[in-house]
Amino acid sequence: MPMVAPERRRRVTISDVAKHAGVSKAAVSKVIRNDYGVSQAMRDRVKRAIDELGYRPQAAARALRGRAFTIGVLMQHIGIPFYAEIVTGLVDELAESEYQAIMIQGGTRDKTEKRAIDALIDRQVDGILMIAPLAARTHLEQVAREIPTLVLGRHDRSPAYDSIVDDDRAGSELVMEHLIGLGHRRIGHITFDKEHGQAADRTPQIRAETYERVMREHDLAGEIAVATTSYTEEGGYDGARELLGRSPRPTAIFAGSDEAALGVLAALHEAGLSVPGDVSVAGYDNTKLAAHPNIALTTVDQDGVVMGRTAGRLLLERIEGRTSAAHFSVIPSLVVRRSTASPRPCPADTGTWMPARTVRDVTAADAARQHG
Amino acid sequence: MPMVAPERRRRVTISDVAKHAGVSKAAVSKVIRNDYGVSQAMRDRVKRAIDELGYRPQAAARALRGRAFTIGVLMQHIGIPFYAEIVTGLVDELAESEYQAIMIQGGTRDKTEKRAIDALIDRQVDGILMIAPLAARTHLEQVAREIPTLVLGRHDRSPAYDSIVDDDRAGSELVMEHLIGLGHRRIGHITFDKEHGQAADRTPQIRAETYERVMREHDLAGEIAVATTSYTEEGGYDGARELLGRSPRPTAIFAGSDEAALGVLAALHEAGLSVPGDVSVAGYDNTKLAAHPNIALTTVDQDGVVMGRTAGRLLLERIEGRTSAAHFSVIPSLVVRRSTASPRPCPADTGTWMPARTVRDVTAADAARQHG
DNA sequence: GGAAAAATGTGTACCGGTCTACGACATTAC
DNA sequence: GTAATGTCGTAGACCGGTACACATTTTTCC
Repeated sequence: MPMVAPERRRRVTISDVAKHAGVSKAAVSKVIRNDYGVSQAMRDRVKRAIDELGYRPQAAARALRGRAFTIGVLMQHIGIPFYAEIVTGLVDELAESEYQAIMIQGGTRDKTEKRAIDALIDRQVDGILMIAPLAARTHLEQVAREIPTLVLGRHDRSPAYDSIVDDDRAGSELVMEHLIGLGHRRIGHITFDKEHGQAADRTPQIRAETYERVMREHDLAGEIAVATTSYTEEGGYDGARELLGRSPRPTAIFAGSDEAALGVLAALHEAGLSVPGDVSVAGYDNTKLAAHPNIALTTVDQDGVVMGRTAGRLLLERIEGRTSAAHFSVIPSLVVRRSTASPRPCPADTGTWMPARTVRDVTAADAARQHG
Repeated sequence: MPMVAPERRRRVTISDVAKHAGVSKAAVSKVIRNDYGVSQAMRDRVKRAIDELGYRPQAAARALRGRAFTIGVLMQHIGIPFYAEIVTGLVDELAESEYQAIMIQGGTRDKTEKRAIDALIDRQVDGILMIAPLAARTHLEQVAREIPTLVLGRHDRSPAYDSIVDDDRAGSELVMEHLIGLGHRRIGHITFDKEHGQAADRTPQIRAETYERVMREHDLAGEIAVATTSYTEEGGYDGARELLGRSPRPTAIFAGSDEAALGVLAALHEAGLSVPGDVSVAGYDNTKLAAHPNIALTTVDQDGVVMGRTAGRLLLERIEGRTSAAHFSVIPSLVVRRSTASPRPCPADTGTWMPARTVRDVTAADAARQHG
């Protein structure tokens, strides 16, 4: 038998405001929604009443009739820094409007994601931003039929929903041209397939395809070495061990994601190999960790904030009634840090071999400055 | 003038189910809510109709009359790994129930946080979990009068709301005893005050007080050195530079948070000091970065998952009617990694001085193994 | 000056659920 | 046999907004 809860003050409703201002509910509603057909006098009067009573409309009630003024954001997990950037952009874009962004975790299984999507629909959100969802395209289209939907980070565009995607082809080219430009020839790549991860998407394939294409374009078909694990730290670790097992070992590794690159660094570290002295490492995504001086990972930056802003704008447009699908492809940029450098001609060249030096190995210039 | 949206299929409602099953709305509602007064036959019949039509109740409509089956989670920013852990625990706990967790970003300013809290209230959430909110205690109490509230990560408990907090006293003691046990005497600390950060909370004070107390208990009052900056990477960087400016410089730094510790590492790195060779570093929070081999930070682990689970349980209890306040204090544990070690007797001892070596400096044992 | 048009305010049905009150019927008590 | 009790199902008010239909007033235009 539940105890009696402490007196919860009843909320101020639209009727309270109407009574207090001496007008009808309908009039108050019009003022709130900036509808046509209210005199300035009425507007002032109602606004004053709203202020005096501290009235805020109840989203649930509004949702029942029309808009909930809510944008739902679906993501696998809230701890992913890149997703946080997207949300920052979205929130920024929505700040001007009356809309609010709410986030929901879909987890890494189809079932949990479906529950999360349903939860958003049941809560009558006005639009859904799905960040790298797992669901099959047909399911996404079905959702989009019910609610304005924007899918971010998937390459399978559809006329049923808007999409924003990183140009992974361009980004991967940037990495590869950078590495090859530095003089690398034996470049390994770490990718993943559906068995090992969650993607219902072609992102890893595109990155891997581009890797292979660029290798071939530079007559390096013979040096192609791909480890298929996953885009996680663990996957990177395993993949690196696989690639390092080859002889001769690669002088550079292009990991398909920063997370994987972290695993690569860990594996190299464990193997007593220096970065970039022995092996150069590049990632993809420019996560926050990649920027830390102790990591200093060369990587591809997708401007998550811009993506989030764009997503917000497109969703609001859809809510306003746009029916044609919009598809954005965002051009990424390369961020060069200390994890990549020219391969050293011969391991013995650098004088005394230092065991277990890491990412932050000094460059020649650094050393000169410090010793000088 | 908005274009006509494509035919959006009307949602299945409770009336549809009732009609399809040939019973009243009320009966369907009873079945859904497992209410008293339905025969088994009725239950089966309605359930079949629900399945056949694929009906799901609309949260907005339910919210208007009673429960929204939604728990709102307020956090400054979704990218913070520790918060992600908490959410994981919460979601886990709610998985069994009908409740759904939704996250909302409060940002780092009072005004934006207030807007976020209001947004949750307006959406009729049944309970709010506030993670390290900025708002004044009186404001939190006011919110708690309207909605079951749990505040996580703040030490100012109140009879109006439940709270869960890390035992920062115990955690700080763990760090200090560890450092002192290793032989450190000149231990610096980085803290922050309200001017520099966002906390309306005493966490930094408690950590700083404990630092000072333990120092005094070991007759190290003369060695106390505190830099007051902020719990951010930048704050850690600035604080470290301040502490390193002293002469003699500290042999260990206890940063009040992992984020700050990262800044400390960056500063040491820049100064060409090795970790832990020249300076040991400890953080607090055991973030994911801290565990990475290239960082390997000794830190204090608060079990975020357990905190989240507990939060979920307590909120559900509150929703069920509990009126007495519950306050949990979670005992943290120390995670020792490679960023702390005994101070070396004399800097000249280690042979050739290597500039710019980092966190991952080899320990004596490591070196022996690699050279041997 | 009078009709048409525009502006303004109100009444009220409705959204999709919940929940109380109540009626019909079956069962038990005396 | 009748009253009391219990079980099951339904009708309908209600939550707090929105928006359509309509009445009333004001303005515009010839």
